[in-house]
Amino acid sequence: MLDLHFHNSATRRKEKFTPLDALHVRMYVCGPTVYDLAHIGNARPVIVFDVLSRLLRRVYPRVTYARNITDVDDKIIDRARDSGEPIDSITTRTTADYHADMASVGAMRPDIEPRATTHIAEMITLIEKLIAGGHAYAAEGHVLFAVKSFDKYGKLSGRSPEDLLAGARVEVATYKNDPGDFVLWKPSTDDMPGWNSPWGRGRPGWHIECSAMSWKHLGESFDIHGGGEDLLFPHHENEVAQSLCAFPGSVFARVWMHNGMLRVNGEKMSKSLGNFRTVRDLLALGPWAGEAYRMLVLKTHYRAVLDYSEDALHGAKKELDRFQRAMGNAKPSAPHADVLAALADDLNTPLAVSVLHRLADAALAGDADAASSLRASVDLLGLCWTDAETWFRGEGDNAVIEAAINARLAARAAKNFAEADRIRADLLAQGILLEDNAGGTTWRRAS
RNA sequence: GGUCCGGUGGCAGAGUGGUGAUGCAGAGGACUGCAAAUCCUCGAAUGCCGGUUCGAUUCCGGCCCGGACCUCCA
Repeated sequence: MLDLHFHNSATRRKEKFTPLDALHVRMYVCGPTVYDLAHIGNARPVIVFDVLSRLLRRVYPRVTYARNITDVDDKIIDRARDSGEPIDSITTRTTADYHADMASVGAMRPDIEPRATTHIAEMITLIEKLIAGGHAYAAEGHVLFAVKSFDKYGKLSGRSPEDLLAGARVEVATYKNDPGDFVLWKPSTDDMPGWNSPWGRGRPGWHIECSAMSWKHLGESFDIHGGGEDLLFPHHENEVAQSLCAFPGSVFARVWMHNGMLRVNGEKMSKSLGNFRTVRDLLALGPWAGEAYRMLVLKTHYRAVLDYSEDALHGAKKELDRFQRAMGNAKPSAPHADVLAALADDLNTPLAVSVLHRLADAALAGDADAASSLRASVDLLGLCWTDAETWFRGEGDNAVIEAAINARLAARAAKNFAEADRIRADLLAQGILLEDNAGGTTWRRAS
Protein backbone atom coordinates (compact mmCIF):
# COMPACT_ATOMS: atom_id res chain seq x y z
CA MET A 1 0.00 0.00 0.00
CA LEU A 2 1.16 3.46 -0.86
CA ASP A 3 2.33 5.40 2.19
CA LEU A 4 0.79 8.83 2.44
CA HIS A 5 2.39 11.78 4.21
CA PHE A 6 0.57 14.99 5.01
CA HIS A 7 1.51 18.24 6.66
CA ASN A 8 -0.48 18.44 9.87
CA SER A 9 -1.31 22.00 10.88
CA ALA A 10 -1.70 20.83 14.47
CA THR A 11 1.94 19.74 14.74
CA ARG A 12 3.31 21.94 11.94
CA ARG A 13 5.11 18.94 10.57
CA LYS A 14 4.78 16.48 7.75
CA GLU A 15 3.63 13.15 9.17
CA LYS A 16 2.96 9.66 7.92
CA PHE A 17 -0.77 9.21 7.57
CA THR A 18 -2.26 6.35 9.55
CA PRO A 19 -6.06 6.22 9.66
CA LEU A 20 -7.78 5.29 12.91
CA ASP A 21 -9.54 2.53 11.01
CA ALA A 22 -7.12 1.00 8.53
CA LEU A 23 -9.95 0.21 6.12
CA HIS A 24 -12.01 3.34 6.42
CA VAL A 25 -10.77 6.91 6.18
CA ARG A 26 -13.03 9.66 7.49
CA MET A 27 -12.59 13.26 6.39
CA TYR A 28 -14.45 16.46 7.19
CA VAL A 29 -14.13 19.75 5.35
CA CYS A 30 -15.82 23.02 6.22
CA GLY A 31 -18.33 23.86 3.52
CA PRO A 32 -20.09 27.06 2.51
CA THR A 33 -22.47 29.36 4.28
CA VAL A 34 -25.18 29.58 1.67
CA TYR A 35 -26.10 33.24 1.36
CA ASP A 36 -24.42 34.21 -1.91
CA LEU A 37 -22.68 32.83 -4.99
CA ALA A 38 -19.40 31.06 -4.39
CA HIS A 39 -16.28 32.97 -5.33
CA ILE A 40 -13.16 31.41 -6.81
CA GLY A 41 -11.52 31.45 -3.39
CA ASN A 42 -14.29 29.22 -2.08
CA ALA A 43 -13.58 26.81 -4.89
CA ARG A 44 -9.94 26.30 -3.95
CA PRO A 45 -10.45 24.09 -0.87
CA VAL A 46 -13.16 22.22 -2.74
CA ILE A 47 -10.71 21.37 -5.50
CA VAL A 48 -7.84 20.59 -3.13
CA PHE A 49 -9.84 18.26 -0.93
CA ASP A 50 -11.51 16.71 -3.94
CA VAL A 51 -8.08 15.63 -5.13
CA LEU A 52 -7.28 14.40 -1.65
CA SER A 53 -10.46 12.34 -1.54
CA ARG A 54 -9.68 10.83 -4.93
CA LEU A 55 -6.22 9.88 -3.73
CA LEU A 56 -7.58 8.39 -0.51
CA ARG A 57 -10.17 6.38 -2.43
CA ARG A 58 -7.44 4.94 -4.56
CA VAL A 59 -5.40 3.86 -1.53
CA TYR A 60 -8.07 2.83 0.99
CA PRO A 61 -11.07 0.53 0.55
CA ARG A 62 -13.52 2.99 2.04
CA VAL A 63 -13.54 6.76 2.41
CA THR A 64 -16.24 8.90 3.94
CA TYR A 65 -15.92 12.53 3.00
CA ALA A 66 -18.29 14.92 4.72
CA ARG A 67 -18.64 18.58 3.82
CA ASN A 68 -21.31 20.63 5.51
CA ILE A 69 -23.73 23.26 4.31
CA THR A 70 -24.18 26.08 6.81
CA ASP A 71 -27.77 27.12 6.24
CA VAL A 72 -28.38 28.98 9.47
CA ASP A 73 -26.16 31.98 10.02
CA ASP A 74 -26.48 35.67 10.70
CA LYS A 75 -25.16 36.50 7.25
CA ILE A 76 -28.14 34.62 5.79
CA ILE A 77 -30.52 36.43 8.10
CA ASP A 78 -29.01 39.77 7.12
CA ARG A 79 -29.26 38.94 3.45
CA ALA A 80 -32.91 38.02 3.79
CA ARG A 81 -33.63 41.23 5.61
CA ASP A 82 -31.80 43.32 3.00
CA SER A 83 -33.21 41.63 -0.07
CA GLY A 84 -36.67 40.64 1.07
CA GLU A 85 -36.12 37.12 -0.23
CA PRO A 86 -37.25 34.44 2.25
CA ILE A 87 -34.45 32.56 4.01
CA ASP A 88 -35.53 29.18 2.65
CA SER A 89 -35.43 30.55 -0.84
CA ILE A 90 -31.95 32.01 -0.36
CA THR A 91 -30.45 28.85 1.08
CA THR A 92 -32.10 26.49 -1.42
CA ARG A 93 -31.12 28.59 -4.40
CA THR A 94 -27.59 29.22 -3.19
CA THR A 95 -27.04 25.57 -2.37
CA ALA A 96 -28.09 24.59 -5.89
CA ASP A 97 -25.78 27.25 -7.33
CA TYR A 98 -22.98 25.97 -5.18
CA HIS A 99 -23.44 22.42 -6.42
CA ALA A 100 -23.44 23.57 -10.03
CA ASP A 101 -20.39 25.79 -9.53
CA MET A 102 -18.33 23.12 -7.79
CA ALA A 103 -19.23 20.62 -10.50
CA SER A 104 -17.95 23.13 -13.03
CA VAL A 105 -14.49 22.93 -11.49
CA GLY A 106 -14.61 19.15 -11.59
CA ALA A 107 -15.32 18.45 -7.93
CA MET A 108 -17.24 15.33 -7.04
CA ARG A 109 -19.94 15.62 -4.43
CA PRO A 110 -18.82 14.57 -0.96
CA ASP A 111 -20.28 11.35 0.39
CA ILE A 112 -22.25 13.24 3.00
CA GLU A 113 -23.36 16.83 2.87
CA PRO A 114 -25.00 17.57 6.21
CA ARG A 115 -27.01 20.74 6.63
CA ALA A 116 -26.84 22.62 9.89
CA THR A 117 -30.60 23.06 10.20
CA THR A 118 -31.16 19.30 10.30
CA HIS A 119 -28.62 18.83 13.09
CA ILE A 120 -29.99 21.18 15.73
CA ALA A 121 -30.76 18.28 18.07
CA GLU A 122 -27.12 17.12 17.95
CA MET A 123 -25.94 20.65 18.64
CA ILE A 124 -28.20 20.93 21.68
CA THR A 125 -26.94 17.58 22.92
CA LEU A 126 -23.35 18.76 22.60
CA ILE A 127 -24.06 22.01 24.37
CA GLU A 128 -25.75 20.15 27.22
CA LYS A 129 -22.72 17.91 27.55
CA LEU A 130 -20.47 20.96 27.67
CA ILE A 131 -22.56 22.61 30.36
CA ALA A 132 -22.65 19.39 32.37
CA GLY A 133 -18.89 19.10 32.09
CA GLY A 134 -18.33 22.64 33.33
CA HIS A 135 -17.13 23.88 29.94
CA ALA A 136 -20.06 26.12 29.11
CA TYR A 137 -22.52 28.39 30.84
CA ALA A 138 -25.84 30.01 30.05
CA ALA A 139 -26.23 33.75 30.39
CA GLU A 140 -28.94 36.07 29.18
CA GLY A 141 -30.34 33.55 26.70
CA HIS A 142 -26.88 32.77 25.36
CA VAL A 143 -24.73 29.77 26.03
CA LEU A 144 -21.01 30.43 25.97
CA PHE A 145 -18.01 28.17 25.87
CA ALA A 146 -15.69 28.86 28.80
CA VAL A 147 -12.27 29.07 27.21
CA LYS A 148 -10.51 28.92 30.56
CA SER A 149 -12.04 25.49 31.22
CA PHE A 150 -9.95 23.92 28.45
CA ASP A 151 -6.24 24.02 29.10
CA LYS A 152 -5.35 23.16 25.51
CA TYR A 153 -7.21 26.16 24.12
CA GLY A 154 -4.95 27.86 21.59
CA LYS A 155 -2.80 24.80 20.96
CA LEU A 156 -4.05 24.14 17.44
CA SER A 157 -3.48 27.66 16.21
CA GLY A 158 -0.38 28.22 18.33
CA ARG A 159 -1.77 31.05 20.36
CA SER A 160 -1.96 31.72 24.04
CA PRO A 161 -5.09 33.31 25.50
CA GLU A 162 -2.96 36.32 26.40
CA ASP A 163 -1.96 36.76 22.75
CA LEU A 164 -5.56 36.68 21.76
CA LEU A 165 -6.48 39.38 24.18
CA ALA A 166 -3.52 41.50 23.18
CA GLY A 167 -4.87 41.80 19.66
CA ALA A 168 -8.54 41.80 20.53
CA ARG A 169 -10.36 44.67 18.94
CA VAL A 170 -13.90 43.77 19.71
CA GLU A 171 -16.20 44.94 22.35
CA VAL A 172 -16.70 42.34 24.97
CA ALA A 173 -20.32 41.47 25.55
CA THR A 174 -21.48 41.92 29.11
CA TYR A 175 -22.73 38.34 29.39
CA LYS A 176 -19.27 36.86 28.83
CA ASN A 177 -17.31 35.69 31.85
CA ASP A 178 -14.11 35.93 29.88
CA PRO A 179 -13.47 38.00 26.75
CA GLY A 180 -12.30 34.90 24.89
CA ASP A 181 -15.49 32.95 25.46
CA PHE A 182 -17.45 32.26 22.32
CA VAL A 183 -21.10 31.65 21.58
CA LEU A 184 -22.57 28.16 21.37
CA TRP A 185 -26.19 29.23 21.33
CA LYS A 186 -27.85 32.59 21.00
CA PRO A 187 -31.41 33.82 21.35
CA SER A 188 -33.52 34.56 18.28
CA THR A 189 -36.13 37.23 18.02
CA ASP A 190 -39.47 36.22 16.51
CA ASP A 191 -38.48 37.33 13.02
CA MET A 192 -35.34 35.17 13.04
CA PRO A 193 -35.03 31.44 12.53
CA GLY A 194 -35.01 29.70 15.88
CA TRP A 195 -35.45 26.39 17.61
CA ASN A 196 -36.68 25.60 21.06
CA SER A 197 -33.96 24.68 23.48
CA PRO A 198 -33.35 24.42 27.21
CA TRP A 199 -32.17 28.04 26.99
CA GLY A 200 -35.16 29.33 25.14
CA ARG A 201 -35.84 29.83 21.45
CA GLY A 202 -32.62 30.44 19.67
CA ARG A 203 -30.09 29.37 17.07
CA PRO A 204 -26.65 27.82 17.18
CA GLY A 205 -23.31 29.59 16.98
CA TRP A 206 -21.25 28.79 13.93
CA HIS A 207 -18.55 26.69 15.56
CA ILE A 208 -20.84 24.21 17.27
CA GLU A 209 -22.39 23.32 13.93
CA CYS A 210 -19.24 21.66 12.63
CA SER A 211 -18.57 19.85 15.89
CA ALA A 212 -22.10 18.44 15.81
CA MET A 213 -22.12 17.41 12.18
CA SER A 214 -18.71 15.79 12.20
CA TRP A 215 -19.68 13.89 15.36
CA LYS A 216 -22.94 12.69 13.87
CA HIS A 217 -21.45 11.45 10.61
CA LEU A 218 -17.83 10.62 11.37
CA GLY A 219 -17.81 9.93 15.08
CA GLU A 220 -16.06 11.48 18.07
CA SER A 221 -12.67 10.97 16.43
CA PHE A 222 -11.83 10.90 12.76
CA ASP A 223 -8.85 11.22 10.47
CA ILE A 224 -8.67 14.44 8.52
CA HIS A 225 -10.19 17.85 9.00
CA GLY A 226 -9.67 20.34 6.21
CA GLY A 227 -10.50 23.92 5.41
CA GLY A 228 -9.04 27.27 4.50
CA GLU A 229 -6.10 28.61 6.47
CA ASP A 230 -8.24 31.52 7.61
CA LEU A 231 -10.45 29.12 9.55
CA LEU A 232 -7.62 27.89 11.76
CA PHE A 233 -8.53 30.54 14.28
CA PRO A 234 -11.03 30.86 15.71
CA HIS A 235 -13.26 28.35 13.94
CA HIS A 236 -11.10 25.24 14.12
CA GLU A 237 -9.62 26.10 17.48
CA ASN A 238 -13.16 26.34 18.82
CA GLU A 239 -14.23 23.10 17.19
CA VAL A 240 -11.37 21.35 18.92
CA ALA A 241 -12.32 22.86 22.26
CA GLN A 242 -15.97 21.90 21.89
CA SER A 243 -15.44 18.37 20.67
CA LEU A 244 -12.63 17.45 23.02
CA CYS A 245 -14.50 18.79 26.02
CA ALA A 246 -17.76 17.14 24.97
CA PHE A 247 -16.02 13.81 24.46
CA PRO A 248 -13.20 13.43 26.96
CA GLY A 249 -10.69 10.88 25.78
CA SER A 250 -11.42 11.42 22.09
CA VAL A 251 -8.85 12.91 19.72
CA PHE A 252 -11.33 14.68 17.40
CA ALA A 253 -9.41 15.25 14.14
CA ARG A 254 -6.07 13.47 13.84
CA VAL A 255 -4.73 15.51 10.96
CA TRP A 256 -5.55 19.12 10.20
CA MET A 257 -4.99 20.29 6.64
CA HIS A 258 -5.33 23.92 5.60
CA ASN A 259 -5.18 25.35 2.13
CA GLY A 260 -3.59 28.73 1.49
CA MET A 261 -5.51 31.81 0.53
CA LEU A 262 -6.24 33.06 -2.94
CA ARG A 263 -5.22 36.47 -4.17
CA VAL A 264 -6.21 38.22 -7.35
CA ASN A 265 -3.54 40.09 -9.29
CA GLY A 266 -1.47 40.30 -6.14
CA GLU A 267 -4.21 41.63 -3.93
CA LYS A 268 -6.55 40.06 -1.46
CA MET A 269 -9.88 39.46 -3.11
CA SER A 270 -12.49 41.80 -1.75
CA LYS A 271 -15.55 43.64 -2.88
CA SER A 272 -14.10 46.99 -1.95
CA LEU A 273 -11.07 46.47 -4.18
CA GLY A 274 -13.32 45.53 -7.06
CA ASN A 275 -11.41 42.33 -7.76
CA PHE A 276 -14.08 39.99 -6.48
CA ARG A 277 -14.58 37.00 -8.78
CA THR A 278 -17.37 34.49 -8.49
CA VAL A 279 -17.16 31.09 -10.09
CA ARG A 280 -19.87 32.37 -12.44
CA ASP A 281 -17.60 35.23 -13.50
CA LEU A 282 -14.92 32.67 -14.23
CA LEU A 283 -17.20 30.48 -16.33
CA ALA A 284 -18.27 33.49 -18.36
CA LEU A 285 -14.78 33.47 -19.89
CA GLY A 286 -15.62 30.28 -21.74
CA PRO A 287 -16.63 26.66 -21.30
CA TRP A 288 -12.99 25.76 -20.68
CA ALA A 289 -12.55 28.09 -17.73
CA GLY A 290 -13.71 25.71 -14.99
CA GLU A 291 -11.22 23.05 -16.02
CA ALA A 292 -8.50 25.63 -16.49
CA TYR A 293 -9.13 27.02 -13.02
CA ARG A 294 -8.83 23.56 -11.52
CA MET A 295 -5.53 23.17 -13.37
CA LEU A 296 -4.38 26.55 -12.08
CA VAL A 297 -5.21 25.52 -8.53
CA LEU A 298 -3.31 22.25 -8.89
CA LYS A 299 -0.27 24.02 -10.34
CA THR A 300 0.26 25.60 -6.93
CA HIS A 301 0.87 23.63 -3.77
CA TYR A 302 -2.27 23.67 -1.66
CA ARG A 303 -0.61 25.30 1.35
CA ALA A 304 0.87 28.17 -0.64
CA VAL A 305 -0.82 31.44 -1.47
CA LEU A 306 -2.24 31.28 -4.97
CA ASP A 307 -2.26 34.43 -7.03
CA TYR A 308 -5.04 34.29 -9.60
CA SER A 309 -4.91 36.22 -12.84
CA GLU A 310 -6.59 35.77 -16.17
CA ASP A 311 -3.18 35.40 -17.80
CA ALA A 312 -2.38 32.53 -15.48
CA LEU A 313 -5.75 30.98 -16.29
CA HIS A 314 -5.01 31.09 -20.01
CA GLY A 315 -1.61 29.55 -19.34
CA ALA A 316 -3.29 26.68 -17.52
CA LYS A 317 -5.69 26.27 -20.42
CA LYS A 318 -2.79 25.90 -22.84
CA GLU A 319 -1.34 23.15 -20.72
CA LEU A 320 -4.66 21.32 -20.81
CA ASP A 321 -4.72 21.74 -24.61
CA ARG A 322 -1.42 19.94 -24.68
CA PHE A 323 -2.67 17.08 -22.50
CA GLN A 324 -5.74 16.67 -24.69
CA ARG A 325 -3.62 16.46 -27.83
CA ALA A 326 -1.27 14.02 -26.21
CA MET A 327 -4.01 11.72 -24.94
CA GLY A 328 -6.21 11.59 -28.00
CA ASN A 329 -8.68 8.79 -27.38
CA ALA A 330 -6.35 6.73 -25.22
CA LYS A 331 -8.06 4.48 -22.68
CA PRO A 332 -6.91 4.91 -19.09
CA SER A 333 -4.45 2.38 -17.71
CA ALA A 334 -2.99 3.29 -14.32
CA PRO A 335 -1.72 6.60 -12.97
CA HIS A 336 2.02 6.97 -13.33
CA ALA A 337 3.94 5.93 -10.21
CA ASP A 338 5.60 9.34 -10.06
CA VAL A 339 2.20 11.03 -10.05
CA LEU A 340 1.10 8.86 -7.15
CA ALA A 341 4.38 9.46 -5.33
CA ALA A 342 4.00 13.21 -5.73
CA LEU A 343 0.45 13.18 -4.40
CA ALA A 344 1.43 10.85 -1.57
CA ASP A 345 3.97 13.44 -0.47
CA ASP A 346 1.64 16.02 1.05
CA LEU A 347 -0.43 16.38 -2.08
CA ASN A 348 2.35 17.80 -4.21
CA THR A 349 0.16 18.53 -7.20
CA PRO A 350 2.64 20.88 -8.93
CA LEU A 351 5.16 18.06 -9.04
CA ALA A 352 2.45 15.69 -10.28
CA VAL A 353 1.64 18.14 -13.06
CA SER A 354 5.26 18.17 -14.13
CA VAL A 355 5.05 14.38 -14.48
CA LEU A 356 1.95 14.87 -16.62
CA HIS A 357 4.02 16.98 -18.99
CA ARG A 358 6.66 14.28 -19.18
CA LEU A 359 3.97 11.76 -20.06
CA ALA A 360 2.57 14.14 -22.63
CA ASP A 361 6.01 14.43 -24.23
CA ALA A 362 6.20 10.66 -24.57
CA ALA A 363 2.62 10.35 -25.77
CA LEU A 364 3.14 13.00 -28.43
CA ALA A 365 6.18 11.07 -29.58
CA GLY A 366 3.93 8.07 -30.16
CA ASP A 367 4.14 6.17 -26.89
CA ALA A 368 0.66 4.64 -26.48
CA ASP A 369 1.37 3.43 -22.95
CA ALA A 370 2.31 6.94 -21.91
CA ALA A 371 -0.96 8.22 -23.39
CA SER A 372 -2.96 5.67 -21.40
CA SER A 373 -1.07 6.44 -18.23
CA LEU A 374 -1.56 10.15 -18.82
CA ARG A 375 -5.29 9.53 -19.21
CA ALA A 376 -5.41 7.67 -15.91
CA SER A 377 -3.24 10.28 -14.23
CA VAL A 378 -5.38 13.24 -15.26
CA ASP A 379 -8.43 11.25 -14.15
CA LEU A 380 -6.91 10.87 -10.70
CA LEU A 381 -6.35 14.61 -10.52
CA GLY A 382 -9.80 15.24 -11.92
CA LEU A 383 -8.49 17.13 -14.95
CA CYS A 384 -9.55 16.91 -18.59
CA TRP A 385 -13.02 15.48 -18.04
CA THR A 386 -14.21 16.95 -21.32
CA ASP A 387 -13.53 14.81 -24.41
CA ALA A 388 -11.01 16.29 -26.83
CA GLU A 389 -13.59 17.00 -29.53
CA THR A 390 -15.71 19.12 -27.19
CA TRP A 391 -12.70 20.66 -25.51
CA PHE A 392 -11.30 22.04 -28.74
CA ARG A 393 -14.47 22.67 -30.69
CA GLY A 394 -17.26 23.16 -28.22
CA GLU A 395 -20.75 21.94 -28.91
CA GLY A 396 -23.08 22.92 -31.67
CA ASP A 397 -23.61 22.78 -35.40
CA ASN A 398 -20.34 23.24 -37.22
CA ALA A 399 -21.56 22.87 -40.79
CA VAL A 400 -20.70 26.48 -41.63
CA ILE A 401 -17.15 25.97 -40.43
CA GLU A 402 -16.76 22.75 -42.40
CA ALA A 403 -18.00 24.51 -45.53
CA ALA A 404 -15.48 27.30 -45.06
CA ILE A 405 -12.71 24.77 -44.59
CA ASN A 406 -13.68 23.00 -47.82
CA ALA A 407 -13.65 26.30 -49.66
CA ARG A 408 -10.19 26.96 -48.30
CA LEU A 409 -8.94 23.52 -49.28
CA ALA A 410 -10.15 24.18 -52.82
CA ALA A 411 -8.38 27.53 -52.88
CA ARG A 412 -5.16 25.96 -51.66
CA ALA A 413 -5.40 23.19 -54.25
CA ALA A 414 -5.64 25.92 -56.87
CA LYS A 415 -2.61 27.61 -55.30
CA ASN A 416 -4.82 30.59 -54.59
CA PHE A 417 -3.10 31.32 -51.30
CA ALA A 418 -4.46 34.83 -50.99
CA GLU A 419 -7.98 33.43 -50.95
CA ALA A 420 -6.97 30.60 -48.58
CA ASP A 421 -5.42 33.09 -46.17
CA ARG A 422 -8.44 35.33 -46.40
CA ILE A 423 -10.73 32.46 -45.42
CA ARG A 424 -8.44 31.50 -42.56
CA ALA A 425 -8.26 35.06 -41.26
CA ASP A 426 -12.00 35.34 -41.60
CA LEU A 427 -12.54 32.26 -39.46
CA LEU A 428 -9.99 33.41 -36.91
CA ALA A 429 -11.96 36.61 -36.51
CA GLN A 430 -14.86 34.37 -35.56
CA GLY A 431 -12.70 32.51 -33.04
CA ILE A 432 -11.96 29.53 -35.25
CA LEU A 433 -8.34 28.53 -35.64
CA LEU A 434 -7.36 26.34 -38.61
CA GLU A 435 -4.43 23.96 -38.51
CA ASP A 436 -2.97 22.31 -41.58
CA ASN A 437 -1.52 18.98 -40.56
CA ALA A 438 0.05 16.24 -42.62
CA GLY A 439 -3.27 14.39 -42.55
CA GLY A 440 -5.41 17.33 -43.58
CA THR A 441 -6.88 20.49 -42.12
CA THR A 442 -8.41 20.55 -38.66
CA TRP A 443 -9.90 23.34 -36.62
CA ARG A 444 -10.45 24.35 -33.05
CA ARG A 445 -11.79 27.26 -31.12
CA ALA A 446 -9.22 29.90 -30.25
CA SER A 447 -9.40 31.38 -26.77
C1' G B 1 1.80 44.90 18.60
C1' G B 2 1.25 39.19 18.91
C1' U B 3 1.12 34.16 16.52
C1' C B 4 2.13 31.53 12.16
C1' C B 5 3.70 30.82 6.95
C1' G B 6 6.75 32.12 2.97
C1' G B 7 10.83 34.71 -0.12
C1' U B 8 13.99 30.14 -6.40
C1' G B 9 15.09 32.47 -13.90
C1' G B 10 10.68 37.72 -17.33
C1' C B 11 6.21 35.10 -15.03
C1' A B 12 4.25 30.65 -12.62
C1' G B 13 6.29 26.87 -9.67
C1' A B 14 8.86 21.93 -7.60
C1' G B 15 12.99 19.46 -5.56
C1' U B 16 17.65 19.11 -3.18
C1' G B 17 23.81 19.17 2.22
C1' G B 18 27.65 18.48 -3.46
C1' U B 19 27.60 21.42 -10.48
C1' G B 20 18.88 23.95 -9.69
C1' A B 21 12.58 20.02 -12.23
C1' U B 22 8.42 21.48 -15.11
C1' G B 23 5.15 24.95 -17.69
C1' C B 24 4.29 29.80 -19.93
C1' A B 25 6.87 33.73 -22.24
C1' G B 26 11.58 34.73 -25.23
C1' A B 27 15.74 33.51 -29.08
C1' G B 28 17.46 30.21 -33.08
C1' G B 29 16.37 25.92 -36.16
C1' A B 30 13.28 21.69 -38.55
C1' C B 31 8.48 21.06 -40.72
C1' U B 32 4.75 24.38 -43.53
C1' G B 33 2.94 28.09 -49.69
C1' C B 34 2.47 31.12 -45.04
C1' A B 35 0.69 29.95 -40.34
C1' A B 36 -0.92 26.60 -36.37
C1' A B 37 0.49 22.20 -33.94
C1' U B 38 4.78 19.19 -33.13
C1' C B 39 10.04 18.38 -32.61
C1' C B 40 15.33 20.04 -31.71
C1' U B 41 18.68 23.72 -29.56
C1' C B 42 19.56 28.03 -26.41
C1' G B 43 19.71 32.10 -22.86
C1' A B 44 17.89 33.12 -17.97
C1' A B 45 17.02 32.19 -10.79
C1' U B 46 17.99 30.28 -5.14
C1' G B 47 16.17 38.34 -0.77
C1' C B 48 20.56 40.23 2.52
C1' C B 49 24.34 39.22 6.44
C1' G B 50 26.63 35.87 9.56
C1' G B 51 27.26 30.62 11.56
C1' U B 52 27.81 25.08 11.14
C1' U B 53 30.23 22.11 7.14
C1' C B 54 35.30 19.85 2.88
C1' G B 55 30.92 21.98 0.59
C1' A B 56 24.35 25.50 1.86
C1' U B 57 19.68 27.22 -2.33
C1' U B 58 18.81 23.28 1.35
C1' C B 59 20.47 23.26 8.43
C1' C B 60 20.95 27.40 12.48
C1' G B 61 20.75 32.77 13.93
C1' G B 62 19.86 37.90 12.70
C1' C B 63 17.92 41.41 9.20
C1' C B 64 14.80 43.00 5.14
C1' C B 65 10.40 42.01 2.29
C1' G B 66 5.62 39.64 1.40
C1' G B 67 1.32 37.04 3.17
C1' A B 68 -2.50 34.71 6.64
C1' C B 69 -4.77 35.05 11.30
C1' C B 70 -5.74 37.85 16.06
C1' U B 71 -13.85 36.16 18.02
C1' C B 72 -18.10 33.76 13.30
C1' C B 73 -13.89 35.54 5.88
C1' A B 74 -12.72 29.09 2.44
